Amino acid sequence: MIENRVSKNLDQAVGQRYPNPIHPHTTPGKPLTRAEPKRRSSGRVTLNEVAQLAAVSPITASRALRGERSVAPDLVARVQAAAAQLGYVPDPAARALASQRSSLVPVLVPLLSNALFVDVLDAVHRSLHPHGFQTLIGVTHYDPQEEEQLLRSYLAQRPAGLLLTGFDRTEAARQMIAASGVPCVYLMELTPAPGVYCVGFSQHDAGHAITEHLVSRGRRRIAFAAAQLDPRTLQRAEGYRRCLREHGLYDAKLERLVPEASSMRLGGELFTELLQARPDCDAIFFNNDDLAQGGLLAALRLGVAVPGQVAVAGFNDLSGSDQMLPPLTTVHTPRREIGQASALMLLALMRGESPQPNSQDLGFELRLRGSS
Amino acid sequence: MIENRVSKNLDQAVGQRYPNPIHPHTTPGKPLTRAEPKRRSSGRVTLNEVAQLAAVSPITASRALRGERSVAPDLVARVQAAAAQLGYVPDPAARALASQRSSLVPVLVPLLSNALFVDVLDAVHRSLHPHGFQTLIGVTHYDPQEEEQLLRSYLAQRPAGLLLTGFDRTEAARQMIAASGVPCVYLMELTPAPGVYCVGFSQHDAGHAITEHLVSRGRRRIAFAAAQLDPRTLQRAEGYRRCLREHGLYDAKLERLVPEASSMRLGGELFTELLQARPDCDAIFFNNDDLAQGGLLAALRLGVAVPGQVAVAGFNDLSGSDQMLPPLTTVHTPRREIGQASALMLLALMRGESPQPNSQDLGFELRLRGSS
DNA sequence: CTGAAAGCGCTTACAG
DNA sequence: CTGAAAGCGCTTACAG
Repeated sequence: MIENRVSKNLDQAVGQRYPNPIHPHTTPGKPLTRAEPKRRSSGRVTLNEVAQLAAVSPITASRALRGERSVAPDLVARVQAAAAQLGYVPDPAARALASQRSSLVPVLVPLLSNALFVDVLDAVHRSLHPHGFQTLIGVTHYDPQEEEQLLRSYLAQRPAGLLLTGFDRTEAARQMIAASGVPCVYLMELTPAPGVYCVGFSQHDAGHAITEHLVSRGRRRIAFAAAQLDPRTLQRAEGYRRCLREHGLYDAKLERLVPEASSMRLGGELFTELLQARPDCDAIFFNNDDLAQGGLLAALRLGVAVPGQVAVAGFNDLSGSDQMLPPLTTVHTPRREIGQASALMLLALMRGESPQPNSQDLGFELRLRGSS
Repeated sequence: MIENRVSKNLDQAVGQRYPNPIHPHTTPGKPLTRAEPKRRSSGRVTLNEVAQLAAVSPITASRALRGERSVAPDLVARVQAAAAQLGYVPDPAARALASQRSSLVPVLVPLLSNALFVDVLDAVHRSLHPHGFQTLIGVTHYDPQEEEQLLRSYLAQRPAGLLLTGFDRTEAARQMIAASGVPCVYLMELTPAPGVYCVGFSQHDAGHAITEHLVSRGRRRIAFAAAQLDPRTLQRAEGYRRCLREHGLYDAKLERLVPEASSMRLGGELFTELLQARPDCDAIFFNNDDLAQGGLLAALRLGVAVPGQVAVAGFNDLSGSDQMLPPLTTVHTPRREIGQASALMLLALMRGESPQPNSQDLGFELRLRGSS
């Protein structure tokens, strides 16, 4: 029934065709400079054709399709029906060129081999795609220079918005972002800086909290093992240090900070080395779950009792941590929530709103399991 | 020194300015219809400005910058110097609109929670980005309908190329791809169909090979445990079946095919249930390493000897499998290689070449470790 | 090897 | 609430 009605409307519309000739240079009465007009038609349905079928001007069709207010409801319906009938799909390139804004949203993350960022990306993508935005993934490999390069090429695309990880970047990158005027939300960390939009949690407090937990369980010689050494890792290290200093337990010789990439293998090596160098060590806080999982497996291999001899804690609550033997105590970080909340915040910014608060602390949760 | 030379050239160039006025409607002698010309300048450096500085026409500047042959070497140098001096960055939207081709390359994968696809994406991205192409990631969640939707929206962007996972899609999707004329390479699987470009390996043969290995180790009641049940999983199941039938060992009751998502937890459950239902089972081939890892941890928890009582094999050789207790025997799949090779093949197609062979079999490798 | 003209398919900025 | 004109910044198709 509804379809019938629409068809009728369209028929009427066609009957009272919009008078403006779409191709003025092909109008019979107007002589052409050359024999034939140059055509480069891509065969795609254009806004003009939709407007013609709906018997309105192209601008009205454009406004109707974009849901801009101040278009008469019946015209909107006519345009939408015409678009549907012709299978019209707007050309993003033409739209970007005319409006100086594309529908691209670059998301820059350090790497994809950490499930943490994959979860963030997935959540961002799910939140943005229904609103017509395309997520562009950029991988910086924790290198500010590489991020600057990526930013340069992505900014050239006139992105609708920008999602960046953390606050550690080159001065040039900072200036490019500011100069572009593109709305931007920062992920994973928080900052007291006013007017900066960010979604994350306090890495420092999380590092402090899990260490405090180990202390509360009676552990006294608590080691810290970390890889990669990115800014957030170092913030967690600071939380660990502050906690142990508060208890008079800090011992710099129990720290293992290695710059290489995080992995289960590396976690096993760090565990082995640590217990060899410091047999009195009674707990290890691994900065990421993959390290901790490797540590637990090494303990199994070496016959070291966990948590009997040494307690083990991880960070992020990655897949499989609850399946370990014993299950891994860790800090659950809200990465899907960060992805979604940052996307919503960016959506608001892209609509020209000023979302409040500008800094969203999504917290973290201790997952206390058998390993501590 | 070189910079000096370039500067001189530029100075000369500026001295003999390209005669064509860039903004004819602002030429003093020409009266304007309205008081002021309508300007919507984005503040960005345009090709016109580069051409003006280099004292050539915009088309020549365009050709020089794109490295098109048939531009005099000295002009190319002048244009490049001018572009560098002005910090010119081409506008992708304008380029896409004029040329009917963007620099976007959508890559559609089933999901991001499997490290397999993350590795493929990462390799694709690394291979494409240096050539100026932007990788657009699309997640289909193993749903052909969802893939069709994504394809529709990505095709509207006039992508330069397309990378798709497998051959299982809707008829509408197939037609859209064909009608678009966009070069396309298929990932992960192979097909005998002529003229189809694909990079992968035989899922069937890999399933067969790992099963054969278990048989060769004297196993007789070999179970198969799989989740997700996507086409490639089912091809591996067929390889498993054919192998056991060849040996007269096939027993349908030893198969566990569950549609839910793959995970370590599920692997543990399948392991537990299988050994309970079939205490005589002496080997399990898990269709993915996360399942197998969960199985190994369940064995540890239950006190089931691996490989003493039951051998365990996985698939894909994911991170951590070599760290398990015992280390997991599995099939190493060349996902980074698939990502890179498919990108290279697509690059060739986008240049208009016809890469041979059109079907690239990258094989697989058994990684025989302690669990079998 | 180089250039003048037109056009890609939209939206902005003005008007009414 | 609706429309005519111009323009976004490139490249294609023709010429020479």
